[in-house]
Amino acid sequence: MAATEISVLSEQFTKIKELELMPEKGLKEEEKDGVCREKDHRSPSELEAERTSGAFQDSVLEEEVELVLAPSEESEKYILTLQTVHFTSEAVELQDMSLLSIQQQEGVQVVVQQPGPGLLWLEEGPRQSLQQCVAISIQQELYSPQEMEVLQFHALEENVMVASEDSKLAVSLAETAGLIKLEEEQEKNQLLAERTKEQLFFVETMSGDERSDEIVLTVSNSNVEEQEDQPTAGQADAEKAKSTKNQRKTKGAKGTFHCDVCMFTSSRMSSFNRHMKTHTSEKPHLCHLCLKTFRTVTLLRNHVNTHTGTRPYKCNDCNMAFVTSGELVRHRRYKHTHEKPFKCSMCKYASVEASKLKRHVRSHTGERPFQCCQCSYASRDTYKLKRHMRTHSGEKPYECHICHTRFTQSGTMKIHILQKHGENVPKYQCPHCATIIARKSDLRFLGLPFP
DNA sequence: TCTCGCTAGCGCCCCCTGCTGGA
DNA sequence: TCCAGCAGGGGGCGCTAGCGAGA
Repeated sequence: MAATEISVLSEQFTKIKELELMPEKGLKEEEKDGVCREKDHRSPSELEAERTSGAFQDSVLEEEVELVLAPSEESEKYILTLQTVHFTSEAVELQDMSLLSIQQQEGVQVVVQQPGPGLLWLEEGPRQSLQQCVAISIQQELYSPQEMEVLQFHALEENVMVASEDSKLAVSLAETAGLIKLEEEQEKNQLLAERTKEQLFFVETMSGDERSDEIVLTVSNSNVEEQEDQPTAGQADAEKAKSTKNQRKTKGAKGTFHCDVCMFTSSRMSSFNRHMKTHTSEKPHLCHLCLKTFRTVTLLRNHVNTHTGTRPYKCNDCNMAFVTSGELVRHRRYKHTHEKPFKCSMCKYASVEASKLKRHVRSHTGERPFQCCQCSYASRDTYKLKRHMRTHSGEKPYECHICHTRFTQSGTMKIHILQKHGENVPKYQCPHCATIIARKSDLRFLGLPFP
């Protein structure tokens, strides 16, 4: 469900048509080792450096935070006080669009009564030294995704225009009329007048799905750096790790670094230092689409790609594409090379994945590690247990689209559709009487042997 | 120092199948 | 006999974490 929400969020609230904003900005596609890769002009390190560099912050401050979204050769990076957030189901009620206060704790948290994705717009007011924010909560069921995109985009445009009158923030968006009225500026100030802490939000443009010509704005918060200055639980751990690093590591005679926390060894200091970070909760790289944090830029980039739908690794043998190279390799093994490196020692079974072999081996050993908390049933894998739990909850997630009968399993529903409604191509046919059946085992009902 | 490629692992969902029991 | 419930085995993909090696 969370993944679905994220998907909706990214699809409907964080994408802005690239052609409208950055027609000249595209992705270079490289082909190497039989793998197509799309690459941004800037490296992730450059992005990260730009995001966190003091020079960048200084320039923003000195130039009074100019927001420019129009296509421009200079506008490789757009600076915009925009942040997309998750709405949780508490407190402040929003009716379509309203103003709300922000609880600033490790990023931006917004609370609304009605769960669902929304768009929070944070405006940096240099003269007022306060934040102005506008939350847009559009009921998805009332609008199509396209309509919602237009709604939010127009609302954003109008908000930015209003804001720029007061705070000299210039935003140029598409020439379309706003559709949603804002609440009065006065109310906005009343709600947020007590907020005096200045914050900067950096927006990075990231290319979304190339087929849809979209970009995604990823917002960075200067508070990230501020937070680093203030010891948090994770920071404390990191500091502890740093302070105890010399105690934890021991260098062997052959220049090998040994981790005293685990069995890890490495001949390289850099690898060792990187490893030591795994013993802390330090995750300095924040995804501003879901507020999840990561240890490395690479992990963050991969994660953001899951929001944006960016899949740089394309299969040459089909039209599938993936976020990581590992996914592509695995896909190729499943679909094209049929390489199955993981072989069962007790039978001829072989698998593409180690986890599948592990699951398979349980059918030999009888191991059932996943115990139902409500009965004696135990499963060999997690999903089976989850499926089993439906027998306790009565959940029937699958609905026949014809008669609306609900089923606990998709397979049961498909058989129902075939047997009751005759849809889909029948799978089995009696070789003698040509009777159509849904399952091979149903042959026995015809008095015929089945394999 | 950073990034890429790779592996490992967990989770989710699906399909196909077989057995069972109630209508 | 029909049909839905339920479980077993397995395929395929989504995503994160960690590490070696090279730029």
